[in-house]
Amino acid sequence: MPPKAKVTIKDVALKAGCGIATASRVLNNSGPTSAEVRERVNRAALDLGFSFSAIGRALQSSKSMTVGCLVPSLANPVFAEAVQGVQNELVGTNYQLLISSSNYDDKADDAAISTLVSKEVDGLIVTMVAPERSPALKLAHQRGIPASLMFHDPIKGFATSYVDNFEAARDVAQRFSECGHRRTGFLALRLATSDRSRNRYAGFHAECRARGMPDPALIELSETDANRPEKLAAILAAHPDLTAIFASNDFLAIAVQKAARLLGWIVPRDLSVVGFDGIEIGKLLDVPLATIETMPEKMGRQAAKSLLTAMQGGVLEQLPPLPFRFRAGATLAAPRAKSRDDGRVAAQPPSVPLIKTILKQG
Amino acid sequence: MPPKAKVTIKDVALKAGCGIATASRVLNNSGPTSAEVRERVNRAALDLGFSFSAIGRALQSSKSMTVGCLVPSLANPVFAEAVQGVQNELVGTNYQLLISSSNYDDKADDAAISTLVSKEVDGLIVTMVAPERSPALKLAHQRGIPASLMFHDPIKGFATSYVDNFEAARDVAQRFSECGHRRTGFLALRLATSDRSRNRYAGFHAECRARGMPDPALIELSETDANRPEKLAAILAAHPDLTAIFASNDFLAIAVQKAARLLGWIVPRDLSVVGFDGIEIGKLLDVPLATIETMPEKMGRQAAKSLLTAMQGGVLEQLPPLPFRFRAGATLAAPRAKSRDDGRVAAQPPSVPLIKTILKQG
DNA sequence: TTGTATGCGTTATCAA
DNA sequence: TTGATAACGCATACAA
Repeated sequence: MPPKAKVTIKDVALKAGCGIATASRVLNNSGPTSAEVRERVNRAALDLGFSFSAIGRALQSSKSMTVGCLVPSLANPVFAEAVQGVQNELVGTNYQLLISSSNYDDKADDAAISTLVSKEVDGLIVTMVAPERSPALKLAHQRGIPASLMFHDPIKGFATSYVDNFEAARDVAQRFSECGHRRTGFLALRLATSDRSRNRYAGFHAECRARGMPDPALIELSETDANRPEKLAAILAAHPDLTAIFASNDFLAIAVQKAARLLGWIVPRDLSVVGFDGIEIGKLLDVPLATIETMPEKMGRQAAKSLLTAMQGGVLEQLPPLPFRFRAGATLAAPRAKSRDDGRVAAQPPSVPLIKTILKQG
Repeated sequence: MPPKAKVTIKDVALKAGCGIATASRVLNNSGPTSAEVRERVNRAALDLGFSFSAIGRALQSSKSMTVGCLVPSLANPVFAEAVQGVQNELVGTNYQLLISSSNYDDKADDAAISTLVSKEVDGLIVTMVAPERSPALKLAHQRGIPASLMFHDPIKGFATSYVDNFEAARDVAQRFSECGHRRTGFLALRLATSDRSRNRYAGFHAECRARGMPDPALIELSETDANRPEKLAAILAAHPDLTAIFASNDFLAIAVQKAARLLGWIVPRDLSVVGFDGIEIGKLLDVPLATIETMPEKMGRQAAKSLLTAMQGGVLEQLPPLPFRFRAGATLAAPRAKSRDDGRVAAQPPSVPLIKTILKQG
């Protein structure tokens, strides 16, 4: 015989032969109870396989014990790790994670926040296209729902867990400069929907200027082209003067290496590349990737930690940004002394069909 | 002046000067309402910034409009993508995703399911260490909560979205055999907590036998060693007879390439490697990775799709496994004709300190 | 067409 | 020490 679909505290009280208030007191260890009724209630609960309904509780206590989390996409390992960090920090508390993703869509962001709010989350942890322009987020804030941001630069009213993208990018420019690079490029994916990329570009640009280098070439890649090394190769070929590329994430940086190979260029001899994020695989590559190491998991943890204190009535305080670290790699070296045109192609000439493809696409 | 922390339908009714039932009818388009009261209610709702409380609704309708999802870890991109697939399929429905992860822990798995059930999720999508041995999952099933599994082989009572790991692994063995490999190894991470790895090993082992090859060497790597190429190199060095390695995921396969490089071995000349999963980066490598391509996102989508029909009263039906596909790559080739001892090391002799390190650790 | 009253599962108040 | 009852926000049966 299958157990009842729903067994409530009422059933327990009935079976134990007591009032529901008593049953509640026993099961919650709240308030005085006699040993004998305790025995009966516990055994009834066990027999019936009772467990509290979080919904009933939420309604009565007006605490859902739920944290809402919004990220652009879990397909991006950086966000996935951050969410895992949040989750790791939430383990042991009684909070559950309600997740949403927007696929980098502004409207979807706002709708997602609204939904989370209507689910009465006790707190929010979000990364969105434009948190400062989200009516739903503002509403949540007015409603007194504590929120902490991930990956964004600090905004008043919210605590933010982030890495200083501007500074990190300046660091890269500095490394390039110290190696003797002058003409550089910045490669990114979704400049319009990622303040992270924009900040990296800004920092990179600023430091290039500060060092008297020419402004970096800004190269924005479409989502689909990111998976087409030939396309990227064509783009690189169109920028023959660049000696170093700063890619806004490690995946792009690896794609640049591939594209360079297609062109017969050797990294770092013919082109230096530095990535961002510091994914583990970068270390395992034939030519280990130079990159900025960040700590997405810690970022999630920190966001969750601040939020937890805020939800317990504490104040949401802004912590300093998480550290980043330049990871040295074999993809960064001094540019060739002479003009790049001579000798480079000779190293490993690209096949004729490839060149045709490039010309057709470029 | 900040808006009320909570504005309920009662507030709306009051402001609109009508009963709450009427307000409910207007806001839900359920039941007859006069144009005039509709106007008043809508305007009141707008003014007050009213939105329904999902909790009140859930309590009344006994539908939480929430799907519980449990995976071992979001730090594994395969699971993260699958969850994103679930999410993608849920967009447009009114279901929200309640997420949990267990970090590959049996007990945590069970606890997580219990929590999700007490949150009264309307359905479950899970990947766990041992679904067939989870009391909480069984209880959920008895309670009539539809559940669909991801990544596991089918279990009675649940619909499963999966790829046939056994068959895929047989495919790899076949490729090895056709290339002329005989002594092979299977490299995996968490054999005890991953039926996926176990199934891959089983299929690989079975096909090796069927083809008269020696049984593959089973190499299990600890979590930490996976990030230590020197350690892996030492292990490989201890298996000098192997000519091909089947790694249970692409990350490990790439680590094998790194380890081989440390030993001065050239892939695929001295060692062939095939991975599993088919991550995008594999294509971009200097030596593109041969691997089994799978579709985690589709897996999540399929799991969500079945669950949705089940939650709408349909029956949870078992679909055939998702397809896999062998992706050719430059890491697989015929083994060297002669005994591997001669010539191999000469190609690129490992440094003396490295050899010392290996001997120390090995 | 509208409003009142009830119940969903829980906790808290208060009287017994 | 116990139990009846109100309240949480909502939808609905039913009465008006």
